[in-house]
Amino acid sequence: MLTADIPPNQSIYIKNLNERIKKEELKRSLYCLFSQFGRILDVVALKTPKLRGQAWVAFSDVTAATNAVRQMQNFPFYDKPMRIQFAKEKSDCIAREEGTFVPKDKKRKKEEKAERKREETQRPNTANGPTPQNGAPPPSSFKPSGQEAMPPNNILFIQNLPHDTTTAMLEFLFRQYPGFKEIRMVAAKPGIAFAEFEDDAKSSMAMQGLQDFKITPQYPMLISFAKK
DNA sequence: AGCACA
Repeated sequence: MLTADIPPNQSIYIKNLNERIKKEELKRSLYCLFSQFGRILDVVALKTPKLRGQAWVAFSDVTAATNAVRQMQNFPFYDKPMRIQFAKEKSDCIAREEGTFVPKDKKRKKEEKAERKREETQRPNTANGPTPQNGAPPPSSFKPSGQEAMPPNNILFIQNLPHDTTTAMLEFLFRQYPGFKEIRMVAAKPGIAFAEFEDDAKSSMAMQGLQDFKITPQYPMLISFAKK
């Protein structure tokens, strides 16, 4: 494989995507599927002849990107295994964050010294503290909780449910997705539930479809893969 | 297969 010789990057490059999926849906699904690894700054997908079937997901840190590359490698997505690598270049949205963004002049990206003077005032901001984002609206209050880096699983872990949520309500929501098997709730732990599917691919489709679904306005459900 | 920021 020659996919390993690209240095780590905050952004990942995904290819072998199903080209029949419309751009907006694709971006939405990628956003949902990959938010489990960390905060996503941007998802880029183009349908031009040269760029269809590919996408970029920009994370707020390289650890998230690294987990995504490893754990979602070959993951069946819309019936095709995703091929994931680190992106070769820094995403524009990240360059903008760092204040090093230079508008694309066809193929002129060799000069970064032109931005030298700006670095003094902009502070490149390494790994430190929550960087407030004004761009894509992240799922309300994203709770890291050590859950975001779970590898794919046929069982979903659902959090942030209203405490009076019933098994029947969740069955109603989740059984519209193919491969649904059952909902399990724990009486002693209100606000969480498990949804079991036939396999990882099926559970991931349900996760994408129902991520942030609000049973009541104050409670967007937070779905991740369950711990093994 | 294909690495951009419509």
